[in-house]
Amino acid sequence: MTVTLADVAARARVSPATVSRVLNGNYPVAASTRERVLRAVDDLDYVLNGPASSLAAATSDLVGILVNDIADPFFGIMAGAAQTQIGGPGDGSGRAGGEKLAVICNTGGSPERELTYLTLLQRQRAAAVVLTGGAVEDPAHQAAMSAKLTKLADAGTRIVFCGRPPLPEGDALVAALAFDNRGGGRRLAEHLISLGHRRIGYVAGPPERTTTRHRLEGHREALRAAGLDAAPGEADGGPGSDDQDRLTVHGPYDRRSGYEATLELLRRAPDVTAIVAANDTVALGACAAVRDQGMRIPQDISVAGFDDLPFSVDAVPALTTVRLPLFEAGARAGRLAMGKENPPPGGIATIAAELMIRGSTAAPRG
Amino acid sequence: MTVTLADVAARARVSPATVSRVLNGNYPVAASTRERVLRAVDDLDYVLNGPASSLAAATSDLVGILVNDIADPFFGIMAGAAQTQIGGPGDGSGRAGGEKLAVICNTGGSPERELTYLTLLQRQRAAAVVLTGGAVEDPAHQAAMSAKLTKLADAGTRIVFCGRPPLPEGDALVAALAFDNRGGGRRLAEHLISLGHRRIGYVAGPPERTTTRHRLEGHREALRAAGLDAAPGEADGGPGSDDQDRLTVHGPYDRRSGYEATLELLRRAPDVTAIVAANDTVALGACAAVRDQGMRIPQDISVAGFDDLPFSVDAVPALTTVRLPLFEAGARAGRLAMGKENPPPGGIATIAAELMIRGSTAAPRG
DNA sequence: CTGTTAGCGCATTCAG
DNA sequence: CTGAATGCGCTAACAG
Repeated sequence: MTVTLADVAARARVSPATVSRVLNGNYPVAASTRERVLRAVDDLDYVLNGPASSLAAATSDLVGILVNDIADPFFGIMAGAAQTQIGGPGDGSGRAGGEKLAVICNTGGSPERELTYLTLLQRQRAAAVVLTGGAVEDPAHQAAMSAKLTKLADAGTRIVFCGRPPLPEGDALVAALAFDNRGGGRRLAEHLISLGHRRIGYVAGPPERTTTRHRLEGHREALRAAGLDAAPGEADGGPGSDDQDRLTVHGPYDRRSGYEATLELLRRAPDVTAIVAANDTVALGACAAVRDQGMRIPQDISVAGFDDLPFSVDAVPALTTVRLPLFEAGARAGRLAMGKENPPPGGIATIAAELMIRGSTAAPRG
Repeated sequence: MTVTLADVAARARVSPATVSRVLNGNYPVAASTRERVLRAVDDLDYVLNGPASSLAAATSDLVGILVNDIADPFFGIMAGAAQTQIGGPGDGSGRAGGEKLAVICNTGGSPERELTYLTLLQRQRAAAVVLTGGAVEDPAHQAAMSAKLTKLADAGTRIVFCGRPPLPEGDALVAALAFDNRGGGRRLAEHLISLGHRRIGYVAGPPERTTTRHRLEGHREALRAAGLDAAPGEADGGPGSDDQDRLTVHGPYDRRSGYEATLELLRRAPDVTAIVAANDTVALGACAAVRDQGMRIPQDISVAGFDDLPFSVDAVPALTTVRLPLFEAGARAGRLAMGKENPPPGGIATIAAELMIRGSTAAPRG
């Protein structure tokens, strides 16, 4: 019923090995022979059996891209960019040739799913795995991840981090592209401080994620440097002082969280003059909440985001945010996964975050 | 080096066949034996060899989800929803068990890539394929798709369309979930007409896509019903009359296209009082263009979108649009792909599109 | 440059 | 309920 390599060989009057060689193209074959084989392939409408070939070769052409939330363009952009470097034609060849099958796996932010996908990919003997976005900092999970990744790497799977800091133990086996979340958070806070803001609310992401922590740390660094980390009246000023904690609300990275956290913030501290959101999506929710409270942006209150997603420039007023080169980073991760590009020195590269000052931030009223 | 089923068998003191049976769980095995095997699996940290098992069983646990543009939440939401029904744990089992590997493939809207991904998936003997979003209407491509899908179906791959109309030839082998784009487009135009708009610009998507055509057809249906399809002064009134063509600009489904097309529309017909965009992303660009021309929304000009993506409600003013139940549709497609749900009668279900009237549309000035 | 020979690791018959 | 034997379709040495 189903046509095999042997059938093609018979029709082309060559040995199966030869057919395999022209198909994989990694071995010299006479042009005329190749022609004949290719014709037979077309005539018979032959499609390679992936599992069989992976079994024999002990490696597959699958590349996995893990994302936390594919409905979020933050991940969509990176994943799409990575795929441009990995899968599909672009190699120019019309026929499906030496392409890898780049494949996106949506973990939904769940550590267990992340591990499960890794196992599934390991089962498939994936050629490479790209992990995008912040990691969960639970020690048990980190250990499990580290063990799993080591095993994958040992089996020949290339591992690339994109927008995620390297593992604490620093496996030498991965190439990591890390965003400068801390620096971005710091510069954004500095911008607000320089405008004259003194009471700044912060809508943070889930506490256990590296992205959340780094952005928040950068934010507080700037506050501390400006002497704004102590509550008015007290002077302890330790990092994470009570007042700063009161000005910070954690929640998921979504619009709704931004909305609710902002209401909460406004309730807790009606004197805030600016709100920094964990990312642009959250910032959108924050803007809605601010407006629903009858306040104007930026006259009554400034709002800022992080990531500079495409819609941020279209917000009204346009959102001040920190731009992350998501597409470029994703593409580079894809190239690293393909071995088209050498890993950065030390295995880790930090990707700059650029402050984008737009209409949603201004000097505080009064 | 790498541990195989035989190793597990040896350690559990059973035959390889028995190990295979407990792993696949589709055959009676004594509880005590199962215990022993499972322990051996854990002890040895055994991971099934996917290719080997797929080769032997002539089917794999891969499910492909094809999308046109994964950076667009329209697709991200559907794909993510489908994955919740297919991959990862949720089956409750902690260990990676009977899960399928749900995998998203980004075609970038290119017909060739679509075909290539299908071939790649065919190679892998995918268990199912979900195709999302509008199709390209080029006859040659449609024929190629039809042929390819038939072959996949013959090989036992389940085919599901999600947000895409069934193929013209109507292969009985696919289940299709089609959005009511035409009805949505019609109701949106009716809404504007009832507000009093007579000159309505339309920023359409790429002309060759079904989604574009259906939305536009619905739009024009409503115009025609209201007697608005003829140019002022002439009376031929045939469908697609010159005037309507002048009020329509095609472009890709992105923000920039919305921006530029709107400028063009405003130049061609300064008297338009409303602009309908092909989707919400395009509408955002349209809003920006309108504002950059110094006009207010909706006082000077109304703007509407399509899809009701999460950010649309946060636009200022909130965007009038047509809501598509993307998550629900994606989840249902996932279930169909898994065979968890029966296909709709006739193989095709039409999914309703709901008009969402918000602040970006109002009666025209004057 | 091309053919021959062996498995790759597992799911299945079929016996027991 | 369990074990032994067979082959899935292909690639990778190794010869020629």
